[in-house]
Amino acid sequence: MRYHRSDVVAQAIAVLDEYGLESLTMRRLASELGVQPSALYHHVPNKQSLLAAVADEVLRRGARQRRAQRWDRRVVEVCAELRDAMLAYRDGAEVVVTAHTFGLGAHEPASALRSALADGGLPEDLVDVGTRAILHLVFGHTVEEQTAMQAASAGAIDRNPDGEGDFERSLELLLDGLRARVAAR
Amino acid sequence: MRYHRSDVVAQAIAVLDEYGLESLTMRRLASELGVQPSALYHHVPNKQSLLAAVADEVLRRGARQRRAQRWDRRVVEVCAELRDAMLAYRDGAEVVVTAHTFGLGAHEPASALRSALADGGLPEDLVDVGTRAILHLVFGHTVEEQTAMQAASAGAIDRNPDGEGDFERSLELLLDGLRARVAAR
DNA sequence: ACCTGAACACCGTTCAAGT
DNA sequence: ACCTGAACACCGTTCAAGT
Repeated sequence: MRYHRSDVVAQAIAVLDEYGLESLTMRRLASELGVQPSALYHHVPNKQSLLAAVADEVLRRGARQRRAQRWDRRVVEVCAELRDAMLAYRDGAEVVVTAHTFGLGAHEPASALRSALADGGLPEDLVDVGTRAILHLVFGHTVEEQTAMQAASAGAIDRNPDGEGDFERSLELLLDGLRARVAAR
Repeated sequence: MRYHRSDVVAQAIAVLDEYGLESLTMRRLASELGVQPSALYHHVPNKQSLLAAVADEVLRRGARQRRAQRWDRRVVEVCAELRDAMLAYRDGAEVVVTAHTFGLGAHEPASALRSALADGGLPEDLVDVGTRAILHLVFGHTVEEQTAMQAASAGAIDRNPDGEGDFERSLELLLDGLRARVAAR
């Protein structure tokens, strides 16, 4: 029974998806692997960096080929991929957003969006502002959507009927603002 | 030494602001009040609802008179008030955003934005989409800004030089999209 | 009504010792 | 190199008992 870091991360995702983030404890993960809690610290320095690795792996597993040519279609494509990747696992959005907030992992979507906006010919400062605004929209929307979904399936009230439609429409609002500034360049 | 719920909430904000969210534990709060942890449960049903009350009180303390007449200026005014309210206490953004995400408290900004967008003459479904999008932008931006500030003052690297400017510019991007849809109504 | 004291069922992390 | 066993310093919450 010898494990590698990747085994620990994979088992962490399995625990996350089955029991949720609040149950993803170092002790729980250790017992799921048939090992003492202290053994985990040979593969991972602490819980925070384990969660960052989980966030990166969730995004890696959700990666798709990107086909769009036009910069604004490319933005929509990257955002849809990001949303789907986070929704694929229970509490996936929360984990990815938290890792991103603390600057640990989850960097790929930001650089993909940056290069899309740069290809669109936006000035550098607007690339920065736009990238962050788009990420805030996708992260905020997806966390809210996933929380509502999970609350609904736990028997609570459902206030969020159309996740995908709302997502696309709010993204279009922001893209309108960005397109107007490309035209005026 | 008899306390009311409002004393507990006020002391919770004091602990939050001085030591941060990770130190705001029921046990810490109790000892700060000179009381046993179990005593808190006479004033508050659990920690989650205490944090919701903290979020509401943070927003109440940051409330300002709103003067703007034009709907889009009103949106900017409400968003600036919301951002300032959250920035006024350590980890304030995190607390307010978490309460909002779980639908516990922090409802006032959403309804203020809703009525501003409705006054602008936007169709009902766009009022919904727009309100959520604006909130995601403000919340996402402010959490990131506050995290960066606190990381910087703790000695880490600073990547977020212009919080307020970025905030206003990304909000303007979204408002462009909304204004275009008012014009086309 | 409000609080104490004690308990229950947990956490993340460290570290000497084993193989 | 990888893991065990035991410990340290904590958590949120419940509940009988006191005033």
